Amino acid sequence: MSLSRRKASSYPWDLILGKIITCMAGTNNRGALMEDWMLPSPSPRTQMSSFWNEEFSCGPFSNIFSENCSNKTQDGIDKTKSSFDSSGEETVQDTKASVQFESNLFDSNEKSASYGGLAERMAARAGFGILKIDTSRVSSSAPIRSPVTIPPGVSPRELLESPVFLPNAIAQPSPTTGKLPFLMPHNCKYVTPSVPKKAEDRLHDDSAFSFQPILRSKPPTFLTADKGANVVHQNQSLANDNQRESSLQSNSTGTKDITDTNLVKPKTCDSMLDNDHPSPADEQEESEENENGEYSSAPVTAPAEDGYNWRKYGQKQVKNGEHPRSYYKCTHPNCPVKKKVERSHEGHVTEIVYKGSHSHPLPHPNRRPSVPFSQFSDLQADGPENSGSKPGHSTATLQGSAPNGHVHDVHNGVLETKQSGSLTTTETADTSVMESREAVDVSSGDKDEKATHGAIPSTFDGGEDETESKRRSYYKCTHVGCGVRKHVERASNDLKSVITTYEGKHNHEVPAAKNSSGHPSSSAAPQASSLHQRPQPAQASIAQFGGIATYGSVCLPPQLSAASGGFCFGMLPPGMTLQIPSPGTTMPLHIPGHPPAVQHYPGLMLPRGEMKVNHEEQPVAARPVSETYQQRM
DNA sequence: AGCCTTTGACCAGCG
DNA sequence: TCGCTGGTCAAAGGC
Repeated sequence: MSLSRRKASSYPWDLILGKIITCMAGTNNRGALMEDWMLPSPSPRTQMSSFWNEEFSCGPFSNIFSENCSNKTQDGIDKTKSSFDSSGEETVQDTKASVQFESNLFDSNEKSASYGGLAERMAARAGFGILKIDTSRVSSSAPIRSPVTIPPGVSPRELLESPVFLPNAIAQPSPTTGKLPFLMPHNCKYVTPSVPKKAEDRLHDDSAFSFQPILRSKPPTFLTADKGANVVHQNQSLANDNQRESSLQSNSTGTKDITDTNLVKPKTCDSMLDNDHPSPADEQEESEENENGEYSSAPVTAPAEDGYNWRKYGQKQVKNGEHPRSYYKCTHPNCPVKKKVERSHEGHVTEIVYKGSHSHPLPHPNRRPSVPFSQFSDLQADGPENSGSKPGHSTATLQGSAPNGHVHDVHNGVLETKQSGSLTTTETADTSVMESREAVDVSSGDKDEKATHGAIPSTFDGGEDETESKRRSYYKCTHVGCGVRKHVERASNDLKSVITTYEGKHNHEVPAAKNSSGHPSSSAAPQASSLHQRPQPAQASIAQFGGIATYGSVCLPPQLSAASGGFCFGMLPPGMTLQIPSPGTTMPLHIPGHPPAVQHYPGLMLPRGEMKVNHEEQPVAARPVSETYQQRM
């Protein structure tokens, strides 16, 4: 695959921070702080630079912080592409203190092609080059602990603006969403929503969490419809998605039939958002897997998986509807958002439709709706735009287990997608929720029929494929041995419309869950049996921290963070596995091409207890990592 | 006590 | 106008 993966075994986290910081320093005069921060460890730059050039001197972050930095976007992109071209299969795994990469078996050509296209597009959109990381020089023996690298094509900004964070993008401005400036007065929060203590303990015991690489998924086909959208936030979130796409690996355009469409489980990717998701997340949504590996109807989780608090206010068996439909309202005061969820008798979510946009930031994971909104209101300093307050209309539909081939209908601003054995999501207008949960990406592509099978993986990793009118992203659940794939397709010209399709069934339980706090839903599926294996703590995906499949969040060290106003950033790129030797481990980051002075920093703070892996419970609690970033202005 | 789900009834839109 | 349907309300009860 990518060069970056060649030596993942032990390279320092040299990536992003350097660049980010550089920009920050340039704009904010925080260079000194950074230096304090810097570790004596070998410069990551050296290690990385071989492949990656210095072209990223001003990356996405610079854009974020200021316009001062010029971008060398195109160059970066080109190089990124080239790197991909040369990529091959690789599997790198470092058991401790290192990022793990699993080999992607994607066709390099396809990847490069699609990837490059995306990268370029993204770069154009974002105005920055794609970050490249060269890990080849990093030796496994390097004394660096907990190194993290960013795969080629992934820029810090992408990381921050990961679709996973879409909800935030809408609701709460934060570095991760790209909505907010990176400066945050208060430290970002890492707390994942409702993570059970067990999980936490386990995590601690393991002292590590990881991002697992994702295999390339087969290219399913979707139909997308666009709908006018109303909210600016939506656009942002979409943009984020687009950026994220660059990091994704593209896949071939071939069609594929999928036979294992048994379950449609939206997992939360909020488990994933990215639903998902994620959800999400994504909203990745709403169904959860119980220990058996079966998804419980998890009604409990469904509403909450997107990170927002929902209240069910009705249920109805719609005519001609295979499944009962439940109606949920966002419990946040004055929030107009509603969603409809259809679940199969087995508790699988077959369709989710979101309507409206949240007028508030993503609630704190640990808080109940009753918590004064004021706490969050400040986050929306800029008003509606930042907060996504405008209650525009948006709808997202997540469908699964449709009997036959896909049928996509767009009407009344609602796009519906149906695919047999698949779960799809459709969004129009503001759909922060869905996106967040599902870590939705834009997808494009042909409308050839490609069967999909549904399940909503907690973590996905993927690639992209883009066509003129549509962009499609492919994700694969990062859980070891799990074959669930997710495809996200979005019309290029209308990013507000998103269709997410899940293929396959998770063979594992949902990474994180929030069940504990929630009320058990009546429709909850039976507890799982032993069929599914629990993820190993060490292998726990970041997705498990909040339903984010492929990204992980990182934060600057407290010192720097505080100095920068609580700047917290970072999402691990897709396909990466991060292992944390111990909570609170500092990981140097390096961004190739960054000025030596700011080349690497002690890096990421992975606070103990902040990032948790929950293998025990349902993902209800699972929320996008972004959720953990609360900004306090 | 608060919040949520459940569930039957009610309301509104549409043909 | 009526009936159908989807969506919402609100009381009751559970956690």
